[in-house]
Amino acid sequence: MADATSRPGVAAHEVLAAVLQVRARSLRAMLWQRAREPHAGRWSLPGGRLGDHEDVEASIRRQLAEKVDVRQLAHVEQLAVFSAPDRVPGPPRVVATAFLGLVPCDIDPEVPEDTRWFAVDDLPETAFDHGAIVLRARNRLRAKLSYTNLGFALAPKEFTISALRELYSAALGYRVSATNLQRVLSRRGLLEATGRTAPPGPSGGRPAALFRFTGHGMRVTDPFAVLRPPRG
Amino acid sequence: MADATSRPGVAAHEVLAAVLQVRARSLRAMLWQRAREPHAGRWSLPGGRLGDHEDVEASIRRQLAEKVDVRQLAHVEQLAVFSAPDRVPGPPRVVATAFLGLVPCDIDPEVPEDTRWFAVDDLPETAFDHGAIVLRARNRLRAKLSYTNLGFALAPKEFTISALRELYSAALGYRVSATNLQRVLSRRGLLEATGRTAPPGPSGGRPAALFRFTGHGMRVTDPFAVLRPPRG
DNA sequence: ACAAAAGTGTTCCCTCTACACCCATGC
DNA sequence: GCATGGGTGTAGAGGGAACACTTTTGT
Repeated sequence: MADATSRPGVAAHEVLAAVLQVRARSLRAMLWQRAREPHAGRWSLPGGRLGDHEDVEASIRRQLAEKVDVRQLAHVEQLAVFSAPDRVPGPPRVVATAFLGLVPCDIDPEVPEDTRWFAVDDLPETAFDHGAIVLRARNRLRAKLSYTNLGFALAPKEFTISALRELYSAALGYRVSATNLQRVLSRRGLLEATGRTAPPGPSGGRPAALFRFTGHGMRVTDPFAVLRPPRG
Repeated sequence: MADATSRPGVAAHEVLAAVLQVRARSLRAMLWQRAREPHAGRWSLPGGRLGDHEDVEASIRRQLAEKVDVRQLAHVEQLAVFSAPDRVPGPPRVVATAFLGLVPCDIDPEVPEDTRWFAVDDLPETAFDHGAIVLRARNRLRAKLSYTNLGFALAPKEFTISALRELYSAALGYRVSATNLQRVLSRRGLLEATGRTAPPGPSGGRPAALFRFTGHGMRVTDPFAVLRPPRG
């Protein structure tokens, strides 16, 4: 056991990403199936070892580029460090920095043969602690949909309000009212009408107006519910 | 450069904590002065190398025990990973998991000779990226004071509303109204009257009632401002 | 009586929800 | 005309901010 990593304070460092996307009315995560032991056959998150000359965010973006075109990643943010000593059989011991990644619902990335999308609420048997990481990612997304403009990262460039409603409902896990969704996002200045409309379906109905998000970086739109600073 | 840590994906891992406390109407962070190069003389965060048989949270609690009695730490939570390749001169390369730690304002921990408290808004020259970590900690605290019960971690066991007001004002950086603070926290069921009162000051005034927080783990009290699930 | 500090009552405002109603299209 | 889906108007509830007012003490 004279492995270099057995020296105190030294560990292998990996980066992992729970990449989420809404498809077919459900929130899905990208997983690939391990070919080798340990945990052969189980499904795991994309990622890999941290490179010597990159920070963790650059690393996860680089490694995801092998699975998904980086331009398709609308948002990436750190989730947490997972560091239980036995989370991965060693040596070396492996510490992971986990990320949340979001992909708009209108793009269908070409993924490798061993990679598939699974509904977050119906995950297969996952490797190591990857199932817990996906749940953390889901919870973070749900929270931020409410007080930031993060919806832009799940939506296509242009969309109807009902399409956006489907999106939010799938991500949040409960029915969202189209009426109030439009009003809340409009009041916050996040939505912008394109002026164009989408054709109605075969059974008729008024054609839906197309909207887009006004900005594409994450912004906090509802900074504090209470204890606001005094006006003046 | 045949250092073991130069192998791809292997790095030294340290844990650091921005330990915050309100003292004398300002939010302060605990720093110690480096004796050795690099950055000798600069002020840095407590922490150290991750041990082989502990996760990052156990590690930071263990290492803080050398500076502060662990029982005095009312709250500890992960902030983020700091991993710029050159954040600390190497080799070995050092990746840090940063924490936020909170100490109630009524205890005055015995700290080592090289350790002092500094106002967060007036930090001395800090080592490495530790200044940025303290700012992240301050921002996290400010956000969570608004939508969680995290005030309990800054407050003494029992307190008057005006004392609590001072606390929140110092932590948030702006004047908070005692009237509304009491109402908000009471409505959320976070405050509990002890039935006892504090004696008035030398210039008179009505004696203040003493309160305590009803719980001591962090709870989210204002989960989402908008897009709530439908009732029913 | 007066000043000082604590606590309460009241009003206003803003935001989100719910639901009824109107609009534009296909058949 | 009528069904279908899109969009708006409006009333209601809730929570927080602001501020006046009352309560309780010391001098």
